[in-house]
Amino acid sequence: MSKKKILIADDEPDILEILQFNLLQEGYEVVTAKSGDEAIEQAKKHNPDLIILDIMMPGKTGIEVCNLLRLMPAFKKTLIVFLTAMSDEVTEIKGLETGADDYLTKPISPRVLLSKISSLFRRVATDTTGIVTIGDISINREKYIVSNKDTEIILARKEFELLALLASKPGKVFLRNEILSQIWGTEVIVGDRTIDVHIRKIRQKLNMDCITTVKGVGYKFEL
Amino acid sequence: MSKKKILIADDEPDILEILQFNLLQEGYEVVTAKSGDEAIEQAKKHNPDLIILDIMMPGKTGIEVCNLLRLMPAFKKTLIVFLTAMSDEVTEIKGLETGADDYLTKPISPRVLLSKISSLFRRVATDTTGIVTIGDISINREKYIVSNKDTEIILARKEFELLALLASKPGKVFLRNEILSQIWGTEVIVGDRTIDVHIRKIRQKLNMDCITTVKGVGYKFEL
DNA sequence: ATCTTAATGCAAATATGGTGCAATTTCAGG
DNA sequence: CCTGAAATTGCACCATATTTGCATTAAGAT
Repeated sequence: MSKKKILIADDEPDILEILQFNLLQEGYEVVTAKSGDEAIEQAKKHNPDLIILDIMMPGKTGIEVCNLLRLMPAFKKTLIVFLTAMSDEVTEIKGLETGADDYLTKPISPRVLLSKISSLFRRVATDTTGIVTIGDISINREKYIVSNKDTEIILARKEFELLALLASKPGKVFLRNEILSQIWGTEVIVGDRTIDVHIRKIRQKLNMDCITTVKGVGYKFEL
Repeated sequence: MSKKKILIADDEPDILEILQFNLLQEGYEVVTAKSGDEAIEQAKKHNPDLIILDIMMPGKTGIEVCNLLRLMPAFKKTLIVFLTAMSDEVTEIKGLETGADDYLTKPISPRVLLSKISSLFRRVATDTTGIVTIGDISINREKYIVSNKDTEIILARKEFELLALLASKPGKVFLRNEILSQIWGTEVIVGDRTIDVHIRKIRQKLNMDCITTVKGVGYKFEL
């Protein structure tokens, strides 16, 4: 399994740095944000596996950020952990009701942090659903359903497979050859135009430009 | 199938309230108890499908309650989940040995709670009963009977097995291969048309369109 | 500016599942 | 061991969804 990506949002640079240091050392990939708005932005951009949100932040509070994120299908199952200076019961409860998975109180012990995180990952590790979510789009391999913000989109087989392939590695550019061999296999011979046409249909149906053309190279799925 | 009834026993009103709130929201029926003795009383009275027991309670501990309940035939198969503040290995093991089906550690993430609960229900739904219900349709594996809103429908064996397979994972698309190997086995060779014909007969007899064709992929059972 | 590569609209080719009918198998009851 | 109805399987044909290709136009790169 690949590296887990963690987004940390806190307005105090010190905290950010300590957390980042510890997480990096443990082999996680880390993205940071210094405000609630930046956190949302970064979350959308990087699609992290876990989000650590400080509650007290300028602009949006961690709780608000959590609420907003939970409204998006892409973050329905993302792990969210709150960070709070208060060991206040009220805050804790409020946090859990908004759909956070755990909370941490400052000052943070790196060992507690790491152990909580790894236990959270262990907990979700059992979810072996064939569901991929990127931004507002979710692709369910098992149910053969693609949805964009709760709207179900019906894709034909090749279209679905093509989208699923591209979305399996967001950002990666798939060469036309790769696409052909992955979806059509090496046996069948189809022209290059065929790919274009399928891409077009997907774009049409999704009604978003999340598939970017890299001229002379191939296609990639983004944002 | 009717609403699942859940009994929660904890002496902390806050916890009780959070749990109740989340479970109600998810559509469960909830009964509460503030002590071990009350839990037993309520269990007898309401015969819940699942019991959540805090370990540390005045009077009888959750473990004691569990032991007592398990002695009664009525609660031999009832799901019991422990709730504990300690993430203590020993307690955890002790709990499972007394016949609990799972345990939860505080602080509780509503999502983890709900996912554990639904997975427990799923487990007993398939293992114990042999009866599957989806919407108005119920499938009884033991009796080989399918009914739609009290109307019994007679299906031939292959038809029954096919329907039961599809209904075992509503929404999941079963590939033709999967269907063939599950129902016909790998030995026998039957043409693809055979599946179609059976699907047709099921649709005919059920007189509902709950089996969707996913062209080029397979079939799925829905709604 | 020119040459290459991709998007688009249209249309043909193809694959796939539905349907009616019939052959074949299974199996209970005589 | 028969017999006949029910169940299972297969076939051929048809309708349609899907896939593919081809001009033509638009967009990018050198």
